[in-house]
Amino acid sequence: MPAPEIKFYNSLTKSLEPFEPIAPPSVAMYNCGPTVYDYAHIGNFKSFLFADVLRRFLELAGYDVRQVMNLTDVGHMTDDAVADGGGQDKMAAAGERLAEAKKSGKLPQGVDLDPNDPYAIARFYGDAFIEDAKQLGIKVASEPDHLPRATDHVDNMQVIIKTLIEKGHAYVASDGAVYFSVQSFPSYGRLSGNTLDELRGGAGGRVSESNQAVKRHPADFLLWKPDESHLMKWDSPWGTGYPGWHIECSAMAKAVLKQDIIDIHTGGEDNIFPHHECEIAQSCGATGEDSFARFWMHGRHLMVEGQKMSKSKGNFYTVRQVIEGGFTGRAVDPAVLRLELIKAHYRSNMNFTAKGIEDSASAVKKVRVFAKEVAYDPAQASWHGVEHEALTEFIAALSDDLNTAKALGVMFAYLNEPAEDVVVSHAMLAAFDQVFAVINSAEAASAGGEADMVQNKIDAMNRARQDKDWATSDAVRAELEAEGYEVKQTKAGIVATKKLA
RNA sequence: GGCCGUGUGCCCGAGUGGACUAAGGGAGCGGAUUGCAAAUCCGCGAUUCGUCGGUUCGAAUCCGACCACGGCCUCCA
Repeated sequence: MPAPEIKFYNSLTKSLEPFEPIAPPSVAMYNCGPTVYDYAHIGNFKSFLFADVLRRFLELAGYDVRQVMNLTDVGHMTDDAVADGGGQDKMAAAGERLAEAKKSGKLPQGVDLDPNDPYAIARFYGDAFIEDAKQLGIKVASEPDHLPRATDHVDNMQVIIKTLIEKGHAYVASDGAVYFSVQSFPSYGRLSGNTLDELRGGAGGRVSESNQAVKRHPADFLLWKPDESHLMKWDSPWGTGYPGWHIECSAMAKAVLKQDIIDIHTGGEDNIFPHHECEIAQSCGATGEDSFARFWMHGRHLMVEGQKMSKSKGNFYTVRQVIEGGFTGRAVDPAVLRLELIKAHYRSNMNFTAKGIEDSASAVKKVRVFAKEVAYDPAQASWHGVEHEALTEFIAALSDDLNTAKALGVMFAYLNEPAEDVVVSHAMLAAFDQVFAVINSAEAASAGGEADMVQNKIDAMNRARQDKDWATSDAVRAELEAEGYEVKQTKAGIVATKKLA
């Protein structure tokens, strides 16, 4: 397929740049993934879905994408007032929550885990994340080799730390901890637009005096912390302890993608500083290269009903809560949630609303109705080799810094045209769904008891209708609708389908 | 305070100097259809793009000021 010029907004240069991989058609992409000491929420998934859409689009454009998304299973600290190793380990906090849940019988069915075992906790939430991600159609969730866990790469982190010390980019301070020296890396601050002077000013009051005292510069950040008492600890040349929270991504990107410079690195906007700034310093400091990722792409944060998401406001939703109806009061098809989280441009502050969910449900339905009309079979269809003006426009829209909203418009405009050659329609749907992934092959089967309930009500309606007892028929129909079903009369009889949202 | 960014119909959201008589979706309204509905199909809807100026033959699109809103600045996707 003749790929148009692809342009992405690069956070590093704050400008739109033509995208050229280092070794086409291969693209090496690293996405900052979830921390696995709690369920990931819809804001997290906005970021992960952004990465998934990016990967899917690049594949549509003919690239061979190697995508890596890490699972952070080392517990970081809860207390930001002492950023370099204070407060409570988040994994330990998760253990306490789980122990509480276990005691009160609130653990999910069939789950029995030891709240004192951090690895079991990480496994539990890691599995939950993968399950959620698969439901939302995130491709990498089905590629276990591309979901590295930080605890499996502690040795790789130590290799980098050792190199950084040798090259003068890191030092062991008087408290025994290893810090990265930001002054040894002149371009520190380039990504975030910070300068060392500003960071020095901003450090006052937020970082504990005792920690600051041992560092050469207030912005120096932790690479290794010797701490025998820590919940998760590993032996190292600098004492038994744990790694700093930026080093894992530098280590895993290099280890799994097997190259020093990668093509794309993504994350949420909050990752820009300090996380990604520190990653660049570590990776480039160790490799000697002048870049770590050629493109840095960051998604904006998600708002919920016009407000910033936060636990204190109580507007903090996990994927499973939304799907099970905890947000709208009615079960939501995962494809609807997916579309809702990708329909706006990734660099806009999208507002997550109940109204938006309803809109997306109608949109998903529209696509599925069209697919059904042309007897689309995802297992048979392929976009490869198809040529159509709408496909060209579709790719052009996404080539423009991943403009999903415009691409969605192109898709619906095509769907409004009368379907010409069915083979072409199938190929077009395959192309659209390669990116949006909302069609799904199988319709979700209702649970056993529910299917019986539905059939009973349909039978009751039919009996009433035979007697022209419209009042009874309407009453039963209202019951079905109250259960979240859409009831329609067709030539073949009454059909009840579960609403998408 | 520093640095980013946003403001388009009832809602979401494209459009970044002339095919804009402003895409597409949702909601609404009118019609077809229906026992009534639902679903589906057809049709309608911004003389206007936060405000005020400026540049230009021409601006939602460029520039300036102002207003409003959001984000980041060592917990956070």
